[in-house]
Amino acid sequence: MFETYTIKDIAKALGLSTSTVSRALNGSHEIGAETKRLVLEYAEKINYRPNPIALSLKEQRSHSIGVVVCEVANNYFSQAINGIESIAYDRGYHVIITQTHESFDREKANVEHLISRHVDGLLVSLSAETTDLAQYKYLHNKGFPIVFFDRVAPDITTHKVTVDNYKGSFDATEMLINKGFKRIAHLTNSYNLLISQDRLKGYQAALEKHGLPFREDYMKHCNHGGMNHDEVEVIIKELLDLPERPDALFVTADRLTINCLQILKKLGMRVPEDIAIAGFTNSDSAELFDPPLTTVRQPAFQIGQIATERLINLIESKYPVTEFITEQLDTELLVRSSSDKLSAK
Amino acid sequence: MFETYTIKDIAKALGLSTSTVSRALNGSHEIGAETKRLVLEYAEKINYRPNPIALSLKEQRSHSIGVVVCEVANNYFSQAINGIESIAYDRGYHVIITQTHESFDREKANVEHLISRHVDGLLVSLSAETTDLAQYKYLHNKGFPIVFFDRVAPDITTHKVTVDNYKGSFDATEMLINKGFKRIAHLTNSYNLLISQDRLKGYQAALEKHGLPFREDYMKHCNHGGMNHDEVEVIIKELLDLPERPDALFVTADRLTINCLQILKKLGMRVPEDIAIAGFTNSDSAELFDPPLTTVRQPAFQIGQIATERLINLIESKYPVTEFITEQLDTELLVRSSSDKLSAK
DNA sequence: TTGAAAGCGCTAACAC
DNA sequence: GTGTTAGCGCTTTCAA
Repeated sequence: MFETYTIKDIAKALGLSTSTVSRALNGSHEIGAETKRLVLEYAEKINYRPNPIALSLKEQRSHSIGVVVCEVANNYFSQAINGIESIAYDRGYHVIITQTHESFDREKANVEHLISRHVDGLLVSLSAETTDLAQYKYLHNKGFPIVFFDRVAPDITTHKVTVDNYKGSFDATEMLINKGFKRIAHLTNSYNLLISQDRLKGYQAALEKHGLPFREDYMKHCNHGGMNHDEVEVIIKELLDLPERPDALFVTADRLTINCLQILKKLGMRVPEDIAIAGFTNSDSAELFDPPLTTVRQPAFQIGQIATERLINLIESKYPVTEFITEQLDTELLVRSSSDKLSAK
Repeated sequence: MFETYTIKDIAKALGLSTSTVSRALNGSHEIGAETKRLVLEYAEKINYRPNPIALSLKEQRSHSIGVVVCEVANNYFSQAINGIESIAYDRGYHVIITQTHESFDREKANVEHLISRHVDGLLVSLSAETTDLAQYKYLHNKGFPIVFFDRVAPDITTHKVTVDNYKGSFDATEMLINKGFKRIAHLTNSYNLLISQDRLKGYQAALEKHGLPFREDYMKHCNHGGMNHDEVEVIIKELLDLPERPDALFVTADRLTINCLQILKKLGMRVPEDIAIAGFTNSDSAELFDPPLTTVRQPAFQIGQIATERLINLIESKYPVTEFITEQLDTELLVRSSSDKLSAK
């Protein structure tokens, strides 16, 4: 299994030329049936495996795809990577994962690194800091295959896979309103991210539909996506210190949601008595929380799969692709008691 | 950034030979200072990046390491992968992640795949099903670099990085005993895994030290590591149906711990009133659970880092390595109220 | 139907 | 100090 036989070895053993062996192995038709059988048999016997590096050099392709995410240790992204890996594996691609830790500089370096490693395409979810899309535009204009997922780039026309963030956010907000909450604060990721903007819009639309005012002071961004715990704590305190304290909190980022709960707990706030909570998260244990957490859940695995399918199709396309799809999957709203309206105060 | 210049391009542009360019680029001393400057300047200008594939072919190394884990979407492993990635990135290696989903067949296929892809080394955490270590032995005997982490292979002498599972388990069990629990059941992963055996031993030793009997019927294995939810449910029910129902449950696997809680909740069991719980998990939200969960936490990130350091050292070693280290880091016992002894029944 | 040879990008042994 | 060349493993013309 580990010996590294080459076609040269086969050729020598069988008294053939390397090109004949190559042809036999690749099922070419310009070869004698008997020779072919001989070669295939022998190759099978010694368990010959073509050297993928040599192939890559020849084909000018690496059979690997680069992935750019903020963090692997994140419910959403680890599930998405699972999906990415499942498709990539089936289609014969390596997956090279890089993490930005929400830093634009790190993201830029990662992309450069992946490109210099000659990945065949890129699967990108932008960092919270990223506003400069120059490198992606540059690559995309050169025809380099890129697919964005989750945190997609606003003005680059390529395949994109997300959920319907507007709707997911609208539905959750409306649910809170229907429960009787009137002062719903909104805590979201960096405004740079399109998903944050969409989630904000969904939130606003729900308020408007139900005749509730949109209040600037109820609207908070965390520019580091919850990587910076202190930043979140300051924000939460600001919200709690408002003269008209919010009666519910709608959080639209995975890590942020968990952070919020930790901070509220630390501050001794009761959920949902003092403040109700609903949040985006893909945590598998949200139902185990105290109280069970109302969540908007994304089909992360499936998103990873679809994005990877699209990317590989792009890579393997014989012709330049000009038609790009933006796909929006549905979120799932799981209503639990963290968003109950309790009269007690 | 994306143009793919070669040393040939540089050579042509500067009227030099490719070898001269190569020498200049590689800081060889047998080269004129002026020529070197010229080459470096030009290379910088066009943003030359050596083709790693060509290098790999030449060096017979791929600068990539293969990772075998059961699942990415797992608190422990996603954190470990974070650590792996951080070191690999710094030292110029790709990380290729594969998942076994706790299946031996899948594990075998993954290893074969990685080997055929010519990874330079392997970072392995065995699947719950694995008992046959033939392929690893084979590779290891050939001098192929392998480092095991977490679920290490019993009789292969190479670097291994784990926690002190015996101690982690002993301490947690002793804590339960000190709290006043007398009938402590033990739920662990497949017996195939050395970590399961070590954790079992720690549990047994703590019982013995405190004069409590070890009862076979309090000892349960989940052979699929919690991948199979129904398997866990059956086992939990068996425990709860025992004439002398356990008063505490000590679970020693990440996914299993979460599963248990879900099942107990579903069955309407109160924790810790009906049954107390302590478990191995690296979940970041254990303190948010209802009740807050007592956990044994592993330094997963650090384990990933150390294992990767070791592996790369092995790969880059000039001489065959014969001295191997088995490193055991400390676990952290976080006592929370899921393991409180409440007199109420 | 098969073989010889070039070439993918790079390094290094060997000339000069 | 610099150029020439072979070779890493493979595919693919071009000849035979």
